Amino acid sequence: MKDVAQHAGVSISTVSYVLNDSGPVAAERRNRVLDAIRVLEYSPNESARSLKRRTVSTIGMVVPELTNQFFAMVAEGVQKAAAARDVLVVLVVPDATELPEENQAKLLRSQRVDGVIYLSGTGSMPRSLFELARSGPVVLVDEQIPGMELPAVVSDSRKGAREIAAHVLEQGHRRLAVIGGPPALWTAQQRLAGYREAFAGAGIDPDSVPVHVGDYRQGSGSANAAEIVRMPVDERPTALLCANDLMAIGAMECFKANGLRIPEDISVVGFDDLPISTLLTPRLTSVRQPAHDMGHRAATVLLDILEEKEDGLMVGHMPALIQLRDSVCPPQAAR
Amino acid sequence: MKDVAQHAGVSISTVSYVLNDSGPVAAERRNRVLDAIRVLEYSPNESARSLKRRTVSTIGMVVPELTNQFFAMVAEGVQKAAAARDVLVVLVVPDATELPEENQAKLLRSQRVDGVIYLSGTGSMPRSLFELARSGPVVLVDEQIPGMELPAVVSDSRKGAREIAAHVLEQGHRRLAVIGGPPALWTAQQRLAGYREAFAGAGIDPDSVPVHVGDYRQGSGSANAAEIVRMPVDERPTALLCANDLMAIGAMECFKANGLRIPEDISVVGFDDLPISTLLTPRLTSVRQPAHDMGHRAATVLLDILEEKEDGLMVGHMPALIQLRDSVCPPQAAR
DNA sequence: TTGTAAGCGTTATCAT
DNA sequence: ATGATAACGCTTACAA
Repeated sequence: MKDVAQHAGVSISTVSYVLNDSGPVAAERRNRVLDAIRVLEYSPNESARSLKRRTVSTIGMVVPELTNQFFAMVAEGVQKAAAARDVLVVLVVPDATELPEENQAKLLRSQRVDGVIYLSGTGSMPRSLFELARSGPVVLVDEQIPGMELPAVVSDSRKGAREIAAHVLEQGHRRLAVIGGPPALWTAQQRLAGYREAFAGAGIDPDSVPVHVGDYRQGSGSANAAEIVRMPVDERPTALLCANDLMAIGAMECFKANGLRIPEDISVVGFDDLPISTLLTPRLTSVRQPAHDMGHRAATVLLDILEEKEDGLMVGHMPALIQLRDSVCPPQAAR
Repeated sequence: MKDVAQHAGVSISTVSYVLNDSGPVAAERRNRVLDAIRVLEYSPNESARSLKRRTVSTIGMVVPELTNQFFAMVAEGVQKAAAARDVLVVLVVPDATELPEENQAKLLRSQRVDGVIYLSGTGSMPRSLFELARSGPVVLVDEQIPGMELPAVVSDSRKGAREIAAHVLEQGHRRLAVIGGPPALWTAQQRLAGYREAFAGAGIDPDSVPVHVGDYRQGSGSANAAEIVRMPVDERPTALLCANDLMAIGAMECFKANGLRIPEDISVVGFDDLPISTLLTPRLTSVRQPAHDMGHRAATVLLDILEEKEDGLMVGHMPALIQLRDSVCPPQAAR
């Protein structure tokens, strides 16, 4: 920067002024500076800037795993929104096999990131989230923690769940089962609540529908489906509601492996509408969450909070849209 | 830090010494400092550190898109390796609709990252890469640029391609076609070369096999497959080699939509072995690249270069393993 | 409109 | 073994 000033024959602060146009500077001198910058290929040292400004123009994004396309889509949305505002996104994938994620809080405290986008996804206890939120702004995606009022961007899971369940019921199914997500997760609760509303609306006692508890992973879909396969045909549900696509995929695999036809023998629906769900045979009926937009929105909210444009106490709602495909059909007469 | 020094009754430099154990300090005073740190929940300001040290303990990772699971897996590997060495990973997803990615070079020059992991993936001209490499260390993943000797971590695509083609030929196929990747990409060239070696080895003139040019995306798989579908049955290939899974998936969709059975009417193989490939019907025969390990390795190489443990002029090779599944069978007699 | 100078929180050199 | 103190590269009063 000193070099630039020298090269342009101005003082160092003038350079700073043109860089941030934070001060008045004569057009002619401004150009001289701009030239010098170009010639010297000068680029400000961001560490020094950060030190002075006390902010790093960087946010953290914690996701349970990137190979889950839902998270990948959210991540892309976050990165897009951040990039548009010249903010960097650092990827944090908490190592399950590791100690407290109090690490992330330290990350925040050490000023390496100004704030955090948090996708709890598969698990993670509010405990550590509390630590995190104490150290700086946090916005949640597709999650809400009852006790603490954290800004969040969520989709209307409950409504989506209600609608997809209603769709299944409309096909005439009466013997159902659900594979739910981790009971501690808000989304899992919402989806279950949505299903139950639909059951009640169709005159079915919600408590009469068995709920298998899953963990949102494919393996738990298969495992729970295996139990269903073992049931006598005339007790076996004719339709299975899975709280996410991954579990639905696991369940479908298990059913196929055991000779059950989908949807003839058992209809299956998921939730999330992962891109891969349309590649399955049959294509999975699911509920689409606008993952990319949710990420985009969350980043925007976080950045607004950081710029104090927002007070940070709201939750953004986005639609969750049912996608009709061919993994559902009316129940067939027993064979 | 001043507070910590005060609280511990020592000088500020003593605190620094214990923080980095960069100087001698009496056991008893060290403990006093450690205590103070705990009590005050002190965490060093990394911007100040970076300013002084002239490095930021952060690397950039540019990937074309995260929704491609191959990239997602690499990314996870990178992040793991970096985290193990207390290094942050910033995610860069070049916006295709945007100007030059000279931006990334600026990122490096502005000292917001110490180095970059680069996955060219779908495209990107060496031109800009050159800019990048001029500004700091860059390591490539699953790519090599002939002109410039950049460190890289690649898998043995050529061998993998040769083997999967050989497998197809062993089934008795003689009328083949391939859908290749972007001709400018090294991986695309390698895979094609591998196929051709196998053809030659089986007594087939490599030049007699039609090569459709794709772009590694699903859409180009379908589009090229559509051409194949239009051919008269007795000229139509009985097996199709796709240079990656995404295109294979596109092709399969197209074939199915047009009533061709896989593999009876046409065998299909891919490359990458994405997790989803095992969910397709039929399950796709493919070549697995150790994506996670490649990412891990690449990050390790980059960090070693940054610590000057490596001279940065080598390429790491990893195996590419063929995964036999059911999208291939011997050619059927014409119907 | 422009320049001078005082920090920002660390690290590291040099006396002590 | 410990403590002043001068950078590191930038921003921003404040003075000119």
